[in-house]
Amino acid sequence: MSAPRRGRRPGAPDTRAAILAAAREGFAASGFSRTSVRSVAAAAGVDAALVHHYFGTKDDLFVAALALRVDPREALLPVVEGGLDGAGERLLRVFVSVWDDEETRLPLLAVVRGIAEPAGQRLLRDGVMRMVLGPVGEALGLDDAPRRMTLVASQLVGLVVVRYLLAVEPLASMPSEQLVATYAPVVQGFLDGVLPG
Amino acid sequence: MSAPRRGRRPGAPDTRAAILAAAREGFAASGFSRTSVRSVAAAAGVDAALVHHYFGTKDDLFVAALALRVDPREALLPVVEGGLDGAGERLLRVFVSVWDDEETRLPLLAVVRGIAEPAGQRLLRDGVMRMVLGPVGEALGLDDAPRRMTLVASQLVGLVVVRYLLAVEPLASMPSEQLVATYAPVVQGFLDGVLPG
DNA sequence: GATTGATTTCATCATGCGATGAATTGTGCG
DNA sequence: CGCACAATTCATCGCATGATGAAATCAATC
Repeated sequence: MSAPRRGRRPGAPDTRAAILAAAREGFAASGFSRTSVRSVAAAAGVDAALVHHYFGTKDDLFVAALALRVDPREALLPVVEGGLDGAGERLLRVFVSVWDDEETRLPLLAVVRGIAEPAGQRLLRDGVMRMVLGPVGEALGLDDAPRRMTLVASQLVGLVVVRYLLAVEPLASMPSEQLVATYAPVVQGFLDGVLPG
Repeated sequence: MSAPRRGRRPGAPDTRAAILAAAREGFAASGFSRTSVRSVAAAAGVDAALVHHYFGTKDDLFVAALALRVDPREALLPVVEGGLDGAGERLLRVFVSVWDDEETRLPLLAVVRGIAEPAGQRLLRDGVMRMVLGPVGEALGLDDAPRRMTLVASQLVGLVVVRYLLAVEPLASMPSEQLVATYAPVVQGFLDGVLPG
């Protein structure tokens, strides 16, 4: 019951990292607007002002919490390098491996949780869709690339929402191998199948 | 510039309906938590207290705004009655027709926008998934119905998010016929195709 | 024409939010 | 030791929110 005194703490606790971790969990669990600076501070066992002291505004904290050390373009390189054959399966493999790693899942969840907020929508539409999936479609040399990649995106978005965000069973607990095997044909069909119209 | 005086207004304006319409648009456009009672009141050209007077708490207003006159179970009857053959296409047809009608789209969008909020997640998982899609799978007599219906759900969720929520082109403007033709085979495959594992 | 009740706004409360600036306590360096 | 600086909390501001109760205005009934 040591009442938290004022001033600097004894020892060398990495409070900054603690705040960052708490922010990551909060944003991943509740999204941006429903995660308050105060709640992050509480989870880190710290006063709210300290969060601002380290990270500035709440937006700054958010982008700090988002920082992944995985460049999506780089991670997707093997997908496009292998050519169109089997691209669906390779894409899904990369996708699932990233999402099943907690380290990367938390920031991604935070982004996806912003799906209902204006800024989050822009991030998803312009950032993820246009700057990540778009180039993949171009690099694969697809005809009607925008349409095909949007279809692929809809498939992946559905997977993310149902498996990782809503956690609906049995999809949430399905082993990744089975997941890849289930979705790969569909994605491949969107990539090189015949499109109606 | 008639400063809104106090007291009852002249004429017989259906203010209650105006509030309800404003609420529907607000909730559909911004979701529950980001739509304030005050903003609804402003959109209806009315004081915030009046909203409470007519509808009680904000939660009450939300459920009032959600009331659809379409019972999902009923709308899905033709899907299950036709048997497994072509069920994917029929399901998609019902789905798209409901979502392309503005009357029904607004409430549905409001629900989907709650995808990031705890209460909304429960509604989607337990309400939509379990009470709507679940029975369809059972009625179709699917083997491994939970798995198949969850896969179908992931496909439909992805479609909803990309087309109606994020409005990513060219999916957002794709004619419904083309949409059905594109997705029907995939849904049908989830329903009666061979599942790995 | 007076009364009653429905409709509408005003004033206000309590709460939680993001943010800032001052004050306090510890660490490390000379 | 003493001094500068970093780390930390406290007190507070301004704002928006959901909600309530009283007052004012209009319509309808007797």
